[in-house]
Amino acid sequence: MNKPIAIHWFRQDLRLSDNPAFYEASKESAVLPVYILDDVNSAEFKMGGASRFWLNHSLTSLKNSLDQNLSIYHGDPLEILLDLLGRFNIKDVYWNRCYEPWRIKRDTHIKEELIKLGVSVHTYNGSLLWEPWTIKKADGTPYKVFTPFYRRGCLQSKEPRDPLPNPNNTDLLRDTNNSLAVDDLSLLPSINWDIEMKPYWNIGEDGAHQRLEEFLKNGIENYKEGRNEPSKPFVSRLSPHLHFGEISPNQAWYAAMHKSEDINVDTFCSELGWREFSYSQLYFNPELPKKNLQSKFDLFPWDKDEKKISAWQKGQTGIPMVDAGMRELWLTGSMHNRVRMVVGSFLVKNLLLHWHHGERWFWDCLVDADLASNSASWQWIAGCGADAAPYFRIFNPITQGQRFDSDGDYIRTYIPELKSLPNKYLFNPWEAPQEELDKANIVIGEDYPRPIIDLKLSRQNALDAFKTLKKRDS
DNA sequence: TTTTGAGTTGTTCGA
DNA sequence: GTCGAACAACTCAAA
Repeated sequence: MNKPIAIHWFRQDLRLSDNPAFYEASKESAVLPVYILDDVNSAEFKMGGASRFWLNHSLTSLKNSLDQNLSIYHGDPLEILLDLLGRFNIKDVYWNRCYEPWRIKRDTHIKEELIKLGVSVHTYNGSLLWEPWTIKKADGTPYKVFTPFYRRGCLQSKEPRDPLPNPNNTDLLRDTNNSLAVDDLSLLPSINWDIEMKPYWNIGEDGAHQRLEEFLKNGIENYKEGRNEPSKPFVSRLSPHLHFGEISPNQAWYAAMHKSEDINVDTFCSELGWREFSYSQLYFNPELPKKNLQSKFDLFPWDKDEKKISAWQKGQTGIPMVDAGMRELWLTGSMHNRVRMVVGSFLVKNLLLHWHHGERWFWDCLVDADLASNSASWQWIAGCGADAAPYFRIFNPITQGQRFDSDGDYIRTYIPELKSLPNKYLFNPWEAPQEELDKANIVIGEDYPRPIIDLKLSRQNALDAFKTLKKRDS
């Protein structure tokens, strides 16, 4: 056997810059970069369709950055790593830590097994500003409210790591025998819906940095207010890049901080703080994706109407603001944050369907599907999570549209059949006078659905149901 | 231990 | 049209 080799196991850190584990591994004489698609241990949190599409392109990009020196596998990571140990003279294995419960369990086991075999395992923080176990209250328990978590917990503890440069003089190796090609992972869908999704994104490390640059140039100056308007370019759209680790939160954090110091930058950084808060919730509550954080919600009388679920998923509820959001999701793999709240509130509080239906659909459709953020956010909107919206906070999709999409651009983009309708009726077409519908060439119930539910009535039903809940609990 | 102030994102109603 | 109160209490965090 030849000289010692270090493995860098790429996971949710598909980048070269500010990659602590890869940076350290590269100080060794030679590095074997590895990616393993693990559908074995992920169980019910197997990566969804939109995420796989993203991963396909992100891996391709990473592999190019590594001059094709990325060895790719599909299967159980422990078996694959053990096989590599048998074929290469490996003394060290490096990775950046992941925080989903199933990954913590898996990685802990792998680390133990590798150490038994005399391999040194080196792990780093590559994807969070503050790791969950470092942010706790004075009494040692985790925070349950965002503001103190962020202000006291995060901002008053150690500053996040300054971003690291790319490693230089890297001597890279490849497994020429057993490595798969990216295509062999079959990550792209058999029906080619991804072709329509692709133009919305610039996937990979370079694309992530271009997105950040563009946001810092044209978005962040208006972030605090503008981020609420779904047709405007004032959100960062960094979430999928962050999820796959094409860019680190540290890079985004410091790039924003260095640009200026104002309320918009503070607001953006606190959104990164929400990402941290979600990870904290998941870390300290491993059941977060399944179990109501507030158990009194276990008794809630959810509806189970499959037709309603399906109408919501397809963007056929007859409520334009909701349908526009659901169609944006289906078409682009993402949805503006403001609209996520609107469709979430509608699912849970108007349709009275369990938040799991929303969580599962988002998991499959979002390119930024992230176990921590997705679970925590659904619990938040449903009212059963930490620091959650009070039950009477029920979004009115008409009002939300009028406030945040006042020119109707967002709705017209995703619901073209309504595009000739004047703004006055764009958010509530079923209330438009016949004359206006005729002029816009729309027949409600044919060209666009009649609302599947009465907003006023369903709101009242939800309020009543939540009141029952309170009584039962006390 | 007790107390106090506060808690991402809303809507409706009535003055 | 604007504005404050009601919606309901509860839990959290820290002094």
